[in-house]
Amino acid sequence: MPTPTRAAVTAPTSSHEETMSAQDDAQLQDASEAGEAPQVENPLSVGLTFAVNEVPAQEARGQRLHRLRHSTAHIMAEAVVQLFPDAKVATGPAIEHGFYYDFDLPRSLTPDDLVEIERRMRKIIKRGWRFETVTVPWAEARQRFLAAGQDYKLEVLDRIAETQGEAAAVVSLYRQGHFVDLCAGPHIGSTRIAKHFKLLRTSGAYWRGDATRPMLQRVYGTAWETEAELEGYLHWLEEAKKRNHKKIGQELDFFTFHAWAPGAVFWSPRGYTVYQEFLTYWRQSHKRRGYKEIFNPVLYKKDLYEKSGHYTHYKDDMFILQADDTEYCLKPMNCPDTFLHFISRRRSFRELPLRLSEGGILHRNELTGALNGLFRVRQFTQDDAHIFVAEEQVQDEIAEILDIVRDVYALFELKYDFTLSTRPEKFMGDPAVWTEAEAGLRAALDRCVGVGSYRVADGDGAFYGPKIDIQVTDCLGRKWQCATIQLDFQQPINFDMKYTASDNSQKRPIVIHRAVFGSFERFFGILLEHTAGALPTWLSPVQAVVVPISDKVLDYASEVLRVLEARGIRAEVDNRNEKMNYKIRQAEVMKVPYMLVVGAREAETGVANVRTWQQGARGELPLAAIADEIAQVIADRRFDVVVEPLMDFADADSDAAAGDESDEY
RNA sequence: GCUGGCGUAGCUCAACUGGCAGAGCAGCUGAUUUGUAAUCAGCAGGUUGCGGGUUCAAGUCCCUCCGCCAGCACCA
Repeated sequence: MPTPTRAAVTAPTSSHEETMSAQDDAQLQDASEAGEAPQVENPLSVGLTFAVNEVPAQEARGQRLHRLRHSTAHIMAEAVVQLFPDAKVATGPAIEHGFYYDFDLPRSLTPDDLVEIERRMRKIIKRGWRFETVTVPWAEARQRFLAAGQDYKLEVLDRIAETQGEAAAVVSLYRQGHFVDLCAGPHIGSTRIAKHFKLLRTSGAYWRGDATRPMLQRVYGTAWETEAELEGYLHWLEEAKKRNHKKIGQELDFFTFHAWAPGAVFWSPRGYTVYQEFLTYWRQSHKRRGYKEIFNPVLYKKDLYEKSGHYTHYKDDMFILQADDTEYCLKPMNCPDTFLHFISRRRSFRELPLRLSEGGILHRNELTGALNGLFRVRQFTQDDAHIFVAEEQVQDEIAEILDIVRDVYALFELKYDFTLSTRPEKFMGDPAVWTEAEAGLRAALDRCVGVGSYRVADGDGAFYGPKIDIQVTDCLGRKWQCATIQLDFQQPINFDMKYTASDNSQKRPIVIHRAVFGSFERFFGILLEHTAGALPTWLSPVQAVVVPISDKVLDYASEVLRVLEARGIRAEVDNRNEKMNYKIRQAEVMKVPYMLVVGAREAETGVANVRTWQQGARGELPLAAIADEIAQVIADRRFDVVVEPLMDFADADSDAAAGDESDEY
């Protein structure tokens, strides 16, 4: 342990502590009471004169949180180095809701280690070490980290030299306590500010995010300006855990998995009912908009995928099997076979835009570690469609698709935003064609969404074309990739697609690939987490349950059931030999939207006592009125559940976290 | 695929450092005939993920494989 030149200092008064923020921090740095650097120096900083780290008095919350979290990462690194003097430190940025730091350690960390690291962090924080900084020539920094055996920092230094050129002549070091790090900042003034934190988990993480590089140990933590915020965030984590769709899926008997079909869903009757409701809605809404549905094979000779490029660009993700000395592929996407349909006969300009949808069963050989409930499966169905258009129809057609996106997401009251993904490293075709396609999507986005109101993700496009991705945000503030719109100039060439134009010339169509739900599986998973399993009535597997108070009224209960079923309502009678309270509890637990309690009184007057999942007991209503109401809610596909936003901690840090992490080390 | 953890009844979980696998819920049978979130009693339920090893003795320790979970990487 380092010996400080001066005893560490009295903490600020306790009443002040809870609300201490970066503003206080800025004032604190001037106070002589802040802990100074220890006498026994880290070899990295021998002979250097550090200056007090300047913290602006006023700063946006996002910036302050970023500063705090990045500093907490440094404090954690100090604690880890205390425990493992031979540790090599990698990088430790602030991220959304927290921070992490990557280490190369002699052994794996255990949960007990986390407790010990946290304990040491609290000691460091209590000491109130100042964060200090110094600028040194690049070459000197390299010497120092070389001598210290900090290989990863050497790589970071090399990267700085590569990417920043002249600007890399000098680099900055930061120090707190005994820990010295190559770092661009920013940091807080004193470790004392960083008290509202918690370490969350450890995991492996590839150095530089590169699967070919060594795997380091990453420790994740969260840090906030107040204890209340920290608790709010931890509560949010608990809520997210409770809403896990795998848990809800089991509790509500929607689906199961089996080890013998990893990554494939076994739909239970209740879950499959919901699944089919999605499909029915999808079919109805698309038929209205001029889509035609096709249904193609699932197994193809590899020739198809050689033509489409999947065999070259997507082979690792495909299930390939051998039969009759021939390679067959389970289809991973609907596009190639839809193209076979398109070229199955001559096409006229009069057919365009030709909107062909297919809810085919897709198989993708996802890596075992990627599988995750309904979110990531190996067999799934996309609400897919491919639209063949003439060049001049592209803009209008994309506008039309964006309109569908709006419709569908409005149905579930989901918020969403857009990302334009451009040409990836592994791409097919002529870069000039790509540029044209990207410009087309950009123009459509500018027109329909607004200039500058969408994100651009360079290099995230599909191998055959750029795309617009739509992310939905659930009530826990998490974002999910669902809808996608891809513009494809390449496959029409691969498949030599043509149509006869009005002047009798042969023209090449452009293909738009699009999905709105994305995959039904994933969308269902998202909806389950968003609603915690309380689905809107139109999707509920059982929309109403009749609760007879005793078996003396079973006949009347059957009569009520008939009335409901006559209106197409999915209803059941709970005729088990149980008390009413038990049946109501069961219905509540299973999140049945409507419960109709019937006893002797109701039987006499031809009514039912209505209770809904959302509103509780509502009192007696005539059967016809109840049936009318339920039937109407279903027909409207009304989103008759209340989903409160659950992010009850002030989360102003997302933007800061989305910043360039590569600048932090 | 990589790192770490986990795998006991349909579900949720027990079983101290190796020493007779147990409970609640669900299920079945019976009693009870109920007024807005769990009626009572009884019964039944297991080659402890698969395979191997160590040991007098393995749910427990070791190894292979499978699956799941949290991340990483990949992605709808």
